[in-house]
Amino acid sequence: MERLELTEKQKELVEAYGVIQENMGLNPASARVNALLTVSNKTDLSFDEIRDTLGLSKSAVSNALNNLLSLQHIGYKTKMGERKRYFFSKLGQWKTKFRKDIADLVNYNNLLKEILKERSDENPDFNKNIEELAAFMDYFMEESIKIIDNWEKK
Amino acid sequence: MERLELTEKQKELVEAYGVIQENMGLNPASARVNALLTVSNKTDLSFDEIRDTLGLSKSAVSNALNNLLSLQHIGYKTKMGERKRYFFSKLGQWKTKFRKDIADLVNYNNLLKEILKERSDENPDFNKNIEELAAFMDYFMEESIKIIDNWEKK
DNA sequence: AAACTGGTTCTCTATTTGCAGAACTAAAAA
DNA sequence: TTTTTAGTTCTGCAAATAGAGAACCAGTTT
Repeated sequence: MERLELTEKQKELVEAYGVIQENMGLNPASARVNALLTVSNKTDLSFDEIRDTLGLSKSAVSNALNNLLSLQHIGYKTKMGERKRYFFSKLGQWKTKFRKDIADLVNYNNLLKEILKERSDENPDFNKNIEELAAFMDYFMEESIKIIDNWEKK
Repeated sequence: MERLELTEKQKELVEAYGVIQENMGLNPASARVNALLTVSNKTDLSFDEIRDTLGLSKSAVSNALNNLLSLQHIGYKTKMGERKRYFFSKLGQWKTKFRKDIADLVNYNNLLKEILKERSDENPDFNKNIEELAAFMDYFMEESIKIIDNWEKK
């Protein structure tokens, strides 16, 4: 047993943060693993610490970790002379992720513009709404990049 | 049969926009209904037009419409002397939704701040990352509101 | 060589989701 | 009063998801 000591409050926070991440598209196990790596005072946790603390099976932990690794939500480090991996939250990389999320809006916006191109002029008001939304999204993406640029050089 | 005439291109757009909306959390049927209401030249569609055009069952359409109504993604209007409802996309209300989405970030941010409060000072760098993210989110929310305020009065 | 470590992968179930089709309902029309 | 309209709700099934538990596997240690 390598279960971590968590206060009641911390356990609640793992659950609450877990639920939020479930709503953001993670499966329950991945959501809780990610939450644990954010809440725990120890930032670098071994497979068995995660397993024992969350009471999950090996397969659940293995799949959750690989899932989170592929999503780049977590990473791992090794320690000299040890085979074990120590997993950690990549919360610190939020700036990179933020930029990527903004950039991904381009796809949605492009589709919107394509839809607009295919629409007849039967409903000009609706068309104007799409047009304005697309234009706003371009504006918003630009401004968002400025916001984070501005934040970073400061 | 009340199937709408859609060009091949429009059918593709319904599918493509549908997929995007699935990725944003809608179930397949809701995603396609919402997509149809965005792509179709006719903006106000009856239950049976939706059903026949998308080839879905009554229950699927009924559930999808009620789901989209409760999410406020669509609305409906009636016509004098007709019992039928005509459903339409509320794409035009994106400004309102944008503000709400920004406001909802408060919850995520509050949880982050709570997590931070419970953390020991064992890993000051990680704590700093959370702190910076929380501070940035406050900043970002403020600036986003400014962006849309600015866009609206213009 | 045998046992242990740090996982991964496979098998099997339980749960959830998504939707068809049929039965149902309330209001309106015939 | 019966029928039609415009849906809603129920029943049931198929497919997808989630995760337990056991088997497995490649290094490591004994």
